[in-house]
Amino acid sequence: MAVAPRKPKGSDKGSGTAHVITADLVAVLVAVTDGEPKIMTIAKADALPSGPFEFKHRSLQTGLRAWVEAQTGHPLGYVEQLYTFADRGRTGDAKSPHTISISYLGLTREDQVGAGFEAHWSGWYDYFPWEDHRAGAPALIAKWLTPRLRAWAKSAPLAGLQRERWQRAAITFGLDEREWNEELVLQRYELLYEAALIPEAARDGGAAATLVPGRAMTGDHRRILATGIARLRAKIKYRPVVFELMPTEFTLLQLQRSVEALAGRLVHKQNFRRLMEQQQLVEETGAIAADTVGRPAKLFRFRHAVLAERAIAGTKLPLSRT
Amino acid sequence: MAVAPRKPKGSDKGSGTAHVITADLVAVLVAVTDGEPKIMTIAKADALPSGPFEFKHRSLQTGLRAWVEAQTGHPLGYVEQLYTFADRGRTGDAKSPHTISISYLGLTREDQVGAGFEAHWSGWYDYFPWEDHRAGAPALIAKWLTPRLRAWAKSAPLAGLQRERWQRAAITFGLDEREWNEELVLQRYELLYEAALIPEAARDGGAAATLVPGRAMTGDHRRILATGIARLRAKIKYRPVVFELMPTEFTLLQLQRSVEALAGRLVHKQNFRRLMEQQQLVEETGAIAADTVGRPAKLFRFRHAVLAERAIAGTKLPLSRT
DNA sequence: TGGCTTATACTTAGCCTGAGCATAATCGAA
DNA sequence: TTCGATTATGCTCAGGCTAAGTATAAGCCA
Repeated sequence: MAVAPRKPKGSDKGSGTAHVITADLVAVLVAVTDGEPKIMTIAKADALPSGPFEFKHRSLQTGLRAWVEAQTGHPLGYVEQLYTFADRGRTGDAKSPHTISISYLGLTREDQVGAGFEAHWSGWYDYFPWEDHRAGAPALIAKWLTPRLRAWAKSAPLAGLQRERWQRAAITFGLDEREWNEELVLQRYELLYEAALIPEAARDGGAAATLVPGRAMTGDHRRILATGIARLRAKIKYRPVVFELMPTEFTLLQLQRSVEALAGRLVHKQNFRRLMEQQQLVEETGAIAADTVGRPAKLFRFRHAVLAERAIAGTKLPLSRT
Repeated sequence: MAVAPRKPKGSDKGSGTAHVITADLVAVLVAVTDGEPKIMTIAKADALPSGPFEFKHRSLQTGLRAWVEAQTGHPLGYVEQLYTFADRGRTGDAKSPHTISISYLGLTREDQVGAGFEAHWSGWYDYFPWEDHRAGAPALIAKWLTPRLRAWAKSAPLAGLQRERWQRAAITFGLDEREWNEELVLQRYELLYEAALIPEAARDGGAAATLVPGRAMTGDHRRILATGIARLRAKIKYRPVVFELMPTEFTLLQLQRSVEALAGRLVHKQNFRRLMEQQQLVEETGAIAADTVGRPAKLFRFRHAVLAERAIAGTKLPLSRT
């Protein structure tokens, strides 16, 4: 069965029809204000900005920018592609069976949403209350999630599967003395979906979901949001992207608070400053922050030069230099 | 201008038509044999396995698996999504202006390609000869690329732009005393495209490209391959994915050679072993490799348990444990 | 002035990493 | 049989980075 290079020439079992589909562009647009991570939402905070990829759009990003600006009045700055989703049965209403969602992560500063737009900045922990560990592990994990996850694990038919399920839960949620890993946002969401502990699972025809703290969204938007948060939490560790979320001038504490807001956990203050300085990511502006509580802090700005100077790449292999 | 949550209800400037498109699924299927990285190709090594996403496919991955098996007879093992491309003018022939390509990276072991399939395993450095630095920087970089990149930089209209271009070239290709960064595969490819040094640029209507060492591919397949190589080079550093490419039992040197093949650079032998052992990624099988040249080596196997034990995530921030 | 808050400097121990030295096995040719 | 080539494997050492903690400075306000 020799097959033509790219397109099946009407041959093959694939029907000769064009197999056309529609593509939705979805944006996870993030900002941090006063140490709280926010995402841009529409439809009464039930959905992410999104719209179909249309003929007039020159590229996917162009289309995305157009939709976000049309729906929120907010221009899009830094943008990167997240993931392309297409599973049927994960979109809530039985829409066109072949719509794929191409999602993007965008970073900006929070601006007031212009009048006439149905858009809001919503705190991202409203949708993922179990993800905020800045004040320690949230109580709802021990009180609410753990027993239900244990029940879910126990409900598996085989002992092996039971153990497997519990291990997965323990790893993703940091149970049984394990460490919390803030990057596993998507895995946690997917686990809750599988365990039918969130409304999306019930909606998609699974068992009835117990009502869980944390707001749901239209379609698979909360899954996309989880993907975005996970990506951002991973990325702040090896790329200077936080600065996209900061005003031009900021104190080191403000910067730290932003990182903590995204990571969902606290950072060692002194070491954080040392890191910023020795990596030369920031430089003093010479000015001093006013209206502060304690000792006034120096103001810093991002050293854009680093982007040109370095082509940073983490190495975890003993690569030889010779 | 209030906008409806997800779909513009026929309102808005977007036309009321359905904006249907077609989606191609493209696979970068990698194997390593005898220390050489290979990719599965079809069409006389000119294209990657690919085919349209069809109604009958339950998900994108399902569709991809179906196409790869149909075209190459090779089953797909480990798979992860790479990127979704849609730029017009980058696909060679002016195909349907709205085809998007959803690309995946797959890892397997090289099997003989079944008879009757137009599929081959091709060395990936045939397509990217400048990427193999295992025997030092390839001569073609100094002799061939550097002068042309310098010329390209010089050809910019403004002095500032000239400097910018050269800096980009120097960073991506490790010129001017800079270190070679093996992860910048895509950036290098895109730079060569922009500088019109590869056939794809000429084909897409740019200036006539000087013939460059390195084989081109159909459409934007070489770009997709570059994306795959880059992803894999990054990933082997923080996830134990190399093992997907290894036979069940292997010596540490074989493992090292595979890593080097992918990374395109050499690794410090003793440190590599130390890393493998202290991370407990492998365990001895008890057997000893036969038919070797020097002192016989112990055989190892991958410790699958690590996948369950750890939820590894690199940390480059001073996250507090308290 | 003392207490509160935040900023900033410095120290220390442990771990990881790059790099190199030394020794062990095995084979084949001199 | 010995030497040389080749690969395997063990070990050391210095430098750098990291987590964590101590100490001090500089404001505000009661």
